[in-house]
Amino acid sequence: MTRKPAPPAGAVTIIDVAQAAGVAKTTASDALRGHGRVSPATREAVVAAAARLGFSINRSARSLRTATTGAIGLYIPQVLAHTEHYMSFIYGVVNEAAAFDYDVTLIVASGHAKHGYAPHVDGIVLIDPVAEDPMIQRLLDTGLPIVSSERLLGPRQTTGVVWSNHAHYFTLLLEHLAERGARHPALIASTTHSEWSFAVQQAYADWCRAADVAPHQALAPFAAPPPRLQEIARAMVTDAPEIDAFIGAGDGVAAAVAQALASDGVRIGSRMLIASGVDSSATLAAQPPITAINTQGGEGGQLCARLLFDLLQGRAEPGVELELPLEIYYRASTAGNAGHISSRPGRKRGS
Amino acid sequence: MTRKPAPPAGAVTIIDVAQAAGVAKTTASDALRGHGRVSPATREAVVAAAARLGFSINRSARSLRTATTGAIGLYIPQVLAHTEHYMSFIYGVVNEAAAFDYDVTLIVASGHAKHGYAPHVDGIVLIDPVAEDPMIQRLLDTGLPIVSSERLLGPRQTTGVVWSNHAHYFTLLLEHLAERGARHPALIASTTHSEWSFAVQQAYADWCRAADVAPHQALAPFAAPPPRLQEIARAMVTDAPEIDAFIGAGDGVAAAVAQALASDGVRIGSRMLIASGVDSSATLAAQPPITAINTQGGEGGQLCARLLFDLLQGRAEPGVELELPLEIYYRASTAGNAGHISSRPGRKRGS
DNA sequence: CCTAGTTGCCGGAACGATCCGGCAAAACGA
DNA sequence: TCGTTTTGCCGGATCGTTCCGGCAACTAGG
Repeated sequence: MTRKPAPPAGAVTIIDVAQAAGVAKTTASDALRGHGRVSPATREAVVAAAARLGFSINRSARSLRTATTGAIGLYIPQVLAHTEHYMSFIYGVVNEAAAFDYDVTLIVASGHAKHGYAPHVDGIVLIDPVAEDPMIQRLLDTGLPIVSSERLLGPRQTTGVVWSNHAHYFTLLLEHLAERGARHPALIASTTHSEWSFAVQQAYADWCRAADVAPHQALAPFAAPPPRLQEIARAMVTDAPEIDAFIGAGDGVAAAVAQALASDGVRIGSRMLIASGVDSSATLAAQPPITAINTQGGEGGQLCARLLFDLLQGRAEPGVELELPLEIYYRASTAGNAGHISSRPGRKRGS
Repeated sequence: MTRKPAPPAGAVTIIDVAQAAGVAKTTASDALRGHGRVSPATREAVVAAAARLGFSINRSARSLRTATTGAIGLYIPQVLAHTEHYMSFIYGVVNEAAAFDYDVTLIVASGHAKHGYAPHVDGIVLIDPVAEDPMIQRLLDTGLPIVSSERLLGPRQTTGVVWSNHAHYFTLLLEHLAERGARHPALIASTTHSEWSFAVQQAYADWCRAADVAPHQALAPFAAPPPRLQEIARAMVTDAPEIDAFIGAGDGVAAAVAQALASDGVRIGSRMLIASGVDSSATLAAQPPITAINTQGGEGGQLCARLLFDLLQGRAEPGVELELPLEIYYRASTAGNAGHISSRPGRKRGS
């Protein structure tokens, strides 16, 4: 005992536990993690001793020996961060990881710019990955198992995918608008190169062609400031006065547009229908409340984490894809001329 | 070499580097971390060899030897999570940690319910801690260095504190409202037992007493759904028709209230002034845009992380407190009858 | 030239958990 | 009863890094 880097108060090791239980350290280890052959009586004694001494395992030592880290990484492009969907997603991931006794380490693009960067994790969850993002390329280069929420566009693939059929739900939304009297629905989509963004635009284009109406589409950056979005919407209705409905794809778009048009004297919900591709408190706060797709952030995060652990622990094969079903909340912003919809009616599930 | 848990392809150790550079492992270690006595020529050779071999350190081994983890924890009560302030805060923490080559591990209340819970980190950042939160008590019990954004109320203290003078900025906001013609400003505050919440209510009470006006205050849970907030606001104006201004303390409160009153025909910005204690995209999206305090989430997170590293590395003493200055964005929602304020004027800094 | 101090580098012992292989004792089969 | 297997437990090596102590070689002072 020449030196101790830090003589920590609560430094009870597995050897202490073993001694307290009157067994060897190997037996204590086996008993605690249920690995070797240990009699029930001995196991019980070890567990009791561990509890009594307040033993908590030294993860660094375990990591070193087992060549694992006990953590998974979570990468969130900064541009996406300011929306409720992603906050919920994060909670889904962290809660699920906690159930597996894993930590979650946040990975951001900044710093770590070195070429051979590899985060100190066993696997990674990606949120809505954009193929061009250099950080994502770097993460793929690590060779770690990676699960992404939405597919990664381009030649390279992630180990696992959790995806939703956004085209389907947008089509449902468009049909709903048509049913409520909208003849010329417009779309404000996002410029991001993600599967979600493309699926939305494709669904809109397909629907317009099938319905034989001229598309009115504008693009805005995902995190565009509300005034910019409002400017775009106003320009669109000036340019094409026949527009009688808006779908805002990204978070906050529909709410911002609704506010602008309402303050211009347009009657939202009758003369002009509004729907959002992403639900959030903004769609609920709007007057009237805005019909929206619930993108199930928390469930998505949980599912991604679960899939990653399945991959790490051999319960799933690389290449697996899971579908996450969504919901549409129909609200007064798409009531139409026909009738009235209460503030938050029973949900109608898509698919 | 009996077995390797995982025979990883890129497993280049510091011994490989040392051999490549023709020195002993000790010298290689010293050279890379600049610790011992190494001649410049040798250091250079080692660094070159490390780069050539693509050496990246095994953090588990380092952690084991040095009794550190290379990570800090970040605790965010789930109820707070759905606001932009906290997302920015997270980025601030993670970016700053990356600059110190530290990881950030998210800590959530779920799971880990065991008594002797201790996260695998060197220190912890708390966001707006609530004294009653049992998780916070548990974290305090770990004995790890803890920095909190806003003071922790109650007998126990954190190792370091980053705080803002919210009372000051709310007073400025109230004075601004008065200046613009408001005689009976109402406050919708938050029920959370945080320093921020109390400071806000205290500042309002003090100002009302000094100005000799009757206070009109309501409380709502921090994450109250917008319809509930709107209901509260409508009840307040029905009850006290003299109210001519609202301050919504929490994120989204002011925007929700503004929407409700506007749709009731109240002219926001002249007949009724609106201000928010927290800036977000919702205050910008509102028509008219809403005057708000910028709570500097990103800067707060960065400052907390920096202070934590200062404490960890002995550059700061326990008990230190840092003040984070805020800003007020004056917007059209508080233009008043007198004149007109453009959508986003030059900022006016408080104190 | 001799001693004391400095510089540059190295061997080896930790850190705490895991797990391979071994070895008694107990259980089993005939 | 005597081999053979199974059970229960253990010693010791190992993961990759850090850092203490030591040891030559060199420098400086007198």
